[in-house]
Amino acid sequence: MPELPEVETTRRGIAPHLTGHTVADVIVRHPQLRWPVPRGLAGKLRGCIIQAVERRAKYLLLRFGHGTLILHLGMSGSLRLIDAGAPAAKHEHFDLVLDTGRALRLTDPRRFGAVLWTRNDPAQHELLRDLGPEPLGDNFDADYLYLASRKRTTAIKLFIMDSKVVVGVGNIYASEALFRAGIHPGRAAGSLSHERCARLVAAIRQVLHEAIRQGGTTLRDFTGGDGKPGYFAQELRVYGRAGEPCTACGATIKQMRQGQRSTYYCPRCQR
DNA sequence: CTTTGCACCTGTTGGC
DNA sequence: TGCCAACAGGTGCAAA
Repeated sequence: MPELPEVETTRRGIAPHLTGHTVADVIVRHPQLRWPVPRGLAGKLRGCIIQAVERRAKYLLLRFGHGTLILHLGMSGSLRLIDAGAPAAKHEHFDLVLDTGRALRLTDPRRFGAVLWTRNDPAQHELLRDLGPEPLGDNFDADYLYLASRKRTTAIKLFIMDSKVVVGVGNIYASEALFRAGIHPGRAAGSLSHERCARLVAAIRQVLHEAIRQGGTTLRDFTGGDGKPGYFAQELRVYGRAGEPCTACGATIKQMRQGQRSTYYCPRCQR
Protein backbone atom coordinates (compact mmCIF):
# COMPACT_ATOMS: atom_id res chain seq x y z
CA MET A 1 0.00 0.00 0.00
CA PRO A 2 2.39 2.73 1.00
CA GLU A 3 5.17 4.33 -0.92
CA LEU A 4 7.09 7.30 0.37
CA PRO A 5 4.29 9.85 -0.18
CA GLU A 6 1.84 7.64 1.70
CA VAL A 7 4.30 7.16 4.55
CA GLU A 8 5.01 10.87 4.69
CA THR A 9 1.28 11.63 4.59
CA THR A 10 0.83 9.22 7.46
CA ARG A 11 3.67 10.82 9.37
CA ARG A 12 2.18 14.27 9.02
CA GLY A 13 -1.23 12.96 10.02
CA ILE A 14 -0.13 11.24 13.19
CA ALA A 15 2.72 13.45 14.38
CA PRO A 16 0.59 16.16 16.02
CA HIS A 17 -1.29 13.52 18.01
CA LEU A 18 1.88 11.84 19.25
CA THR A 19 4.56 14.46 19.70
CA GLY A 20 4.95 15.52 23.29
CA HIS A 21 2.47 12.94 24.55
CA THR A 22 3.08 10.09 26.94
CA VAL A 23 2.66 6.40 26.23
CA ALA A 24 0.11 4.82 28.52
CA ASP A 25 0.40 1.27 27.23
CA VAL A 26 1.43 -0.93 24.33
CA ILE A 27 -0.84 -3.70 23.09
CA VAL A 28 0.52 -6.39 20.79
CA ARG A 29 -2.17 -8.71 19.49
CA HIS A 30 -0.17 -10.43 16.77
CA PRO A 31 3.59 -10.20 17.23
CA GLN A 32 4.40 -12.09 14.04
CA LEU A 33 5.02 -9.32 11.55
CA ARG A 34 7.95 -9.33 9.15
CA TRP A 35 10.08 -9.73 12.21
CA PRO A 36 8.73 -10.55 15.64
CA VAL A 37 7.60 -7.49 17.55
CA PRO A 38 10.06 -7.25 20.45
CA ARG A 39 8.72 -8.44 23.78
CA GLY A 40 8.46 -6.10 26.69
CA LEU A 41 7.71 -2.96 24.71
CA ALA A 42 4.99 -1.90 27.13
CA GLY A 43 7.37 -1.98 30.06
CA LYS A 44 9.94 -0.10 28.02
CA LEU A 45 7.61 2.67 26.82
CA ARG A 46 4.95 3.14 29.48
CA GLY A 47 5.25 6.62 30.93
CA CYS A 48 7.69 7.77 28.24
CA ILE A 49 7.22 10.84 26.08
CA ILE A 50 7.28 10.73 22.28
CA GLN A 51 9.71 13.48 21.42
CA ALA A 52 9.40 13.46 17.63
CA VAL A 53 7.91 11.53 14.72
CA GLU A 54 10.39 11.34 11.86
CA ARG A 55 10.81 9.41 8.64
CA ARG A 56 13.80 7.78 6.96
CA ALA A 57 12.98 6.10 3.64
CA LYS A 58 9.66 4.36 4.32
CA TYR A 59 10.43 3.82 7.98
CA LEU A 60 8.65 5.90 10.59
CA LEU A 61 10.74 6.76 13.62
CA LEU A 62 9.11 7.53 16.95
CA ARG A 63 11.84 9.06 19.04
CA PHE A 64 11.96 8.60 22.77
CA GLY A 65 14.59 9.79 25.15
CA HIS A 66 16.04 6.32 25.56
CA GLY A 67 15.57 4.89 22.07
CA THR A 68 13.46 4.83 18.92
CA LEU A 69 10.43 2.83 17.86
CA ILE A 70 10.83 1.94 14.18
CA LEU A 71 7.63 1.28 12.22
CA HIS A 72 7.29 0.02 8.66
CA LEU A 73 4.02 -0.46 6.81
CA GLY A 74 5.15 -3.09 4.32
CA MET A 75 2.73 -3.60 1.44
CA SER A 76 -0.56 -3.46 3.26
CA GLY A 77 0.02 -1.61 6.50
CA SER A 78 -1.65 1.54 7.72
CA LEU A 79 -1.72 3.57 10.89
CA ARG A 80 -4.74 5.33 12.32
CA LEU A 81 -5.57 7.16 15.48
CA ILE A 82 -8.48 5.60 17.27
CA ASP A 83 -10.15 5.94 20.63
CA ALA A 84 -8.16 3.90 23.12
CA GLY A 85 -9.90 0.66 23.90
CA ALA A 86 -11.90 0.56 20.68
CA PRO A 87 -12.49 -3.07 19.79
CA ALA A 88 -9.87 -4.44 17.43
CA ALA A 89 -10.84 -6.01 14.15
CA LYS A 90 -8.92 -8.69 12.35
CA HIS A 91 -5.45 -7.57 11.24
CA GLU A 92 -5.26 -4.78 13.80
CA HIS A 93 -2.09 -6.08 15.33
CA PHE A 94 -0.59 -3.31 17.41
CA ASP A 95 -1.69 -0.32 19.50
CA LEU A 96 0.43 2.41 21.01
CA VAL A 97 -1.93 3.76 23.64
CA LEU A 98 -1.49 7.39 24.63
CA ASP A 99 -2.40 9.26 27.75
CA THR A 100 -4.70 11.41 25.62
CA GLY A 101 -7.33 8.69 25.45
CA ARG A 102 -6.38 7.85 21.91
CA ALA A 103 -4.18 5.17 20.44
CA LEU A 104 -2.07 4.71 17.34
CA ARG A 105 -3.26 1.47 15.76
CA LEU A 106 -1.36 -0.56 13.16
CA THR A 107 -3.46 -2.55 10.69
CA ASP A 108 -1.59 -4.86 8.34
CA PRO A 109 -3.36 -7.80 6.65
CA ARG A 110 -0.27 -9.18 4.92
CA ARG A 111 1.99 -8.58 7.89
CA PHE A 112 4.98 -7.47 5.84
CA GLY A 113 5.25 -4.47 8.12
CA ALA A 114 7.44 -4.16 11.16
CA VAL A 115 7.60 -2.78 14.68
CA LEU A 116 11.14 -2.64 16.00
CA TRP A 117 12.99 -0.99 18.84
CA THR A 118 16.49 0.39 18.97
CA ARG A 119 18.16 2.13 21.86
CA ASN A 120 20.86 3.48 19.56
CA ASP A 121 20.90 6.01 16.75
CA PRO A 122 18.32 4.59 14.31
CA ALA A 123 20.46 5.71 11.36
CA GLN A 124 22.93 3.06 12.48
CA HIS A 125 20.31 0.33 12.68
CA GLU A 126 21.15 -2.49 10.29
CA LEU A 127 18.00 -1.92 8.26
CA LEU A 128 18.73 1.78 7.79
CA ARG A 129 22.50 1.86 7.76
CA ASP A 130 23.09 1.14 4.07
CA LEU A 131 20.19 3.08 2.60
CA GLY A 132 20.78 5.54 -0.23
CA PRO A 133 19.89 9.23 -0.11
CA GLU A 134 16.42 10.62 0.42
CA PRO A 135 14.91 11.45 -2.98
CA LEU A 136 13.72 14.82 -1.71
CA GLY A 137 17.01 15.66 -0.01
CA ASP A 138 19.94 17.69 -1.28
CA ASN A 139 22.17 14.68 -1.86
CA PHE A 140 19.99 13.28 -4.61
CA ASP A 141 20.93 15.15 -7.74
CA ALA A 142 21.92 14.56 -11.35
CA ASP A 143 25.62 14.16 -10.58
CA TYR A 144 24.85 11.54 -7.98
CA LEU A 145 22.51 9.49 -10.17
CA TYR A 146 24.82 9.75 -13.16
CA LEU A 147 27.85 8.55 -11.24
CA ALA A 148 25.96 5.84 -9.38
CA SER A 149 24.56 4.39 -12.59
CA ARG A 150 27.79 4.16 -14.58
CA LYS A 151 28.45 0.64 -15.86
CA ARG A 152 25.23 -0.63 -14.38
CA THR A 153 23.38 -2.93 -16.75
CA THR A 154 20.20 -3.31 -14.72
CA ALA A 155 17.01 -1.71 -16.04
CA ILE A 156 16.63 1.90 -14.97
CA LYS A 157 13.30 1.20 -13.29
CA LEU A 158 14.81 -1.48 -11.07
CA PHE A 159 17.79 0.78 -10.47
CA ILE A 160 15.74 3.68 -9.09
CA MET A 161 13.74 1.22 -6.98
CA ASP A 162 16.95 -0.07 -5.38
CA SER A 163 17.06 1.39 -1.88
CA LYS A 164 20.84 1.45 -1.92
CA VAL A 165 20.63 3.89 -4.85
CA VAL A 166 17.81 6.08 -3.61
CA VAL A 167 15.08 5.33 -1.11
CA GLY A 168 11.35 5.75 -1.33
CA VAL A 169 10.75 5.19 -5.04
CA GLY A 170 8.21 2.37 -5.15
CA ASN A 171 6.44 0.64 -7.97
CA ILE A 172 3.86 3.31 -8.74
CA TYR A 173 6.09 6.34 -8.67
CA ALA A 174 8.93 4.59 -10.51
CA SER A 175 6.66 4.13 -13.53
CA GLU A 176 5.26 7.63 -13.16
CA ALA A 177 8.66 9.31 -12.88
CA LEU A 178 10.05 7.47 -15.89
CA PHE A 179 7.06 8.51 -17.95
CA ARG A 180 7.49 12.13 -16.94
CA ALA A 181 11.19 11.92 -17.78
CA GLY A 182 10.54 10.25 -21.14
CA ILE A 183 12.77 7.29 -20.30
CA HIS A 184 11.93 3.70 -21.19
CA PRO A 185 11.82 1.60 -18.01
CA GLY A 186 13.80 -1.23 -19.56
CA ARG A 187 16.75 0.90 -20.62
CA ALA A 188 20.06 0.00 -19.01
CA ALA A 189 20.78 2.36 -16.12
CA GLY A 190 24.34 2.92 -17.32
CA SER A 191 23.17 4.10 -20.74
CA LEU A 192 21.58 7.32 -19.47
CA SER A 193 23.31 10.56 -20.30
CA HIS A 194 23.96 13.11 -17.58
CA GLU A 195 21.20 15.22 -19.02
CA ARG A 196 18.68 12.38 -18.86
CA CYS A 197 19.75 11.63 -15.29
CA ALA A 198 18.98 15.24 -14.51
CA ARG A 199 15.52 14.87 -16.06
CA LEU A 200 14.89 11.70 -14.11
CA VAL A 201 15.97 13.18 -10.80
CA ALA A 202 13.70 16.15 -11.42
CA ALA A 203 10.82 13.86 -12.36
CA ILE A 204 11.23 11.70 -9.27
CA ARG A 205 11.33 14.72 -7.00
CA GLN A 206 8.41 16.36 -8.73
CA VAL A 207 6.17 13.31 -8.70
CA LEU A 208 6.90 12.56 -5.04
CA HIS A 209 6.37 16.18 -4.01
CA GLU A 210 3.12 16.35 -5.91
CA ALA A 211 1.89 13.04 -4.47
CA ILE A 212 2.63 14.25 -0.94
CA ARG A 213 0.81 17.48 -1.68
CA GLN A 214 -2.22 15.45 -2.77
CA GLY A 215 -2.09 13.26 0.33
CA GLY A 216 -0.69 10.20 -1.43
CA THR A 217 -2.24 7.75 -3.85
CA THR A 218 -5.27 5.78 -2.78
CA LEU A 219 -5.72 2.73 -5.01
CA ARG A 220 -7.56 0.51 -2.61
CA ASP A 221 -7.95 1.74 0.91
CA PHE A 222 -5.05 3.96 1.86
CA THR A 223 -5.90 6.82 4.18
CA GLY A 224 -3.62 9.17 6.03
CA GLY A 225 -3.66 9.20 9.80
CA ASP A 226 -6.73 11.40 9.59
CA GLY A 227 -8.76 8.88 7.58
CA LYS A 228 -8.77 10.96 4.41
CA PRO A 229 -7.88 9.21 1.16
CA GLY A 230 -5.06 10.38 -1.09
CA TYR A 231 -5.94 12.15 -4.29
CA PHE A 232 -2.87 11.47 -6.40
CA ALA A 233 -4.57 8.53 -8.11
CA GLN A 234 -6.21 10.99 -10.48
CA GLU A 235 -2.77 12.26 -11.49
CA LEU A 236 -1.44 8.86 -12.52
CA ARG A 237 -0.42 8.97 -16.18
CA VAL A 238 0.64 5.37 -16.78
CA TYR A 239 0.29 3.25 -13.62
CA GLY A 240 -2.64 0.88 -13.98
CA ARG A 241 -3.55 2.32 -17.40
CA ALA A 242 -2.51 -0.53 -19.72
CA GLY A 243 -4.55 -0.41 -22.91
CA GLU A 244 -5.61 3.20 -22.39
CA PRO A 245 -4.32 6.11 -24.47
CA CYS A 246 -1.23 8.04 -23.44
CA THR A 247 -2.21 11.44 -22.07
CA ALA A 248 0.63 13.02 -24.07
CA CYS A 249 0.59 11.29 -27.48
CA GLY A 250 -2.41 8.97 -27.58
CA ALA A 251 -0.41 5.78 -28.08
CA THR A 252 -1.59 2.76 -26.13
CA ILE A 253 -0.04 2.41 -22.68
CA LYS A 254 1.76 -0.90 -22.29
CA GLN A 255 2.39 -3.14 -19.32
CA MET A 256 5.37 -5.40 -18.75
CA ARG A 257 6.99 -7.27 -15.86
CA GLN A 258 10.28 -6.29 -14.33
CA GLY A 259 11.54 -8.02 -11.24
CA GLN A 260 8.14 -9.67 -10.73
CA ARG A 261 6.45 -6.27 -10.62
CA SER A 262 4.19 -4.59 -13.15
CA THR A 263 5.66 -1.72 -15.11
CA TYR A 264 3.55 0.67 -17.16
CA TYR A 265 4.90 2.92 -19.88
CA CYS A 266 4.18 4.69 -23.13
CA PRO A 267 6.10 3.00 -25.95
CA ARG A 268 6.14 6.20 -27.98
CA CYS A 269 7.02 8.82 -25.35
CA GLN A 270 9.57 6.74 -23.47
CA ARG A 271 12.87 5.77 -25.08
C1' DC B 1 30.63 -6.98 -6.54
C1' DT B 2 25.98 -7.09 -9.48
C1' DT B 3 21.84 -9.27 -10.94
C1' DT B 4 17.95 -12.27 -10.44
C1' DG B 5 14.32 -14.57 -8.24
C1' DC B 6 12.15 -16.13 -4.09
C1' DA B 7 10.21 -15.53 0.25
C1' DC B 8 7.17 -13.67 3.73
C1' DC B 9 1.25 -13.39 4.13
C1' DT B 10 -3.62 -12.42 3.18
C1' DG B 11 -7.10 -10.48 0.35
C1' DT B 12 -9.20 -9.30 -4.08
C1' DT B 13 -10.26 -9.98 -8.77
C1' DG B 14 -11.31 -12.21 -12.95
C1' DG B 15 -11.96 -16.34 -15.76
C1' DC B 16 -14.20 -20.70 -16.13
C1' DT C 1 -21.94 -20.07 -6.25
C1' DG C 2 -17.40 -22.22 -6.19
C1' DC C 3 -12.72 -22.94 -7.44
C1' DC C 4 -8.27 -21.52 -8.93
C1' DA C 5 -4.70 -18.67 -10.71
C1' DA C 6 -2.78 -14.27 -10.87
C1' DC C 7 -1.90 -10.18 -8.78
C1' DA C 8 -1.34 -6.45 -5.09
C1' DG C 9 1.68 -0.02 -3.27
C1' DG C 10 7.98 -3.69 0.05
C1' DT C 11 12.26 -5.46 0.78
C1' DG C 12 15.69 -8.82 2.87
C1' DC C 13 18.04 -12.64 1.41
C1' DA C 14 20.07 -16.55 -1.13
C1' DA C 15 21.65 -18.12 -5.36
C1' DA C 16 23.70 -17.47 -9.79
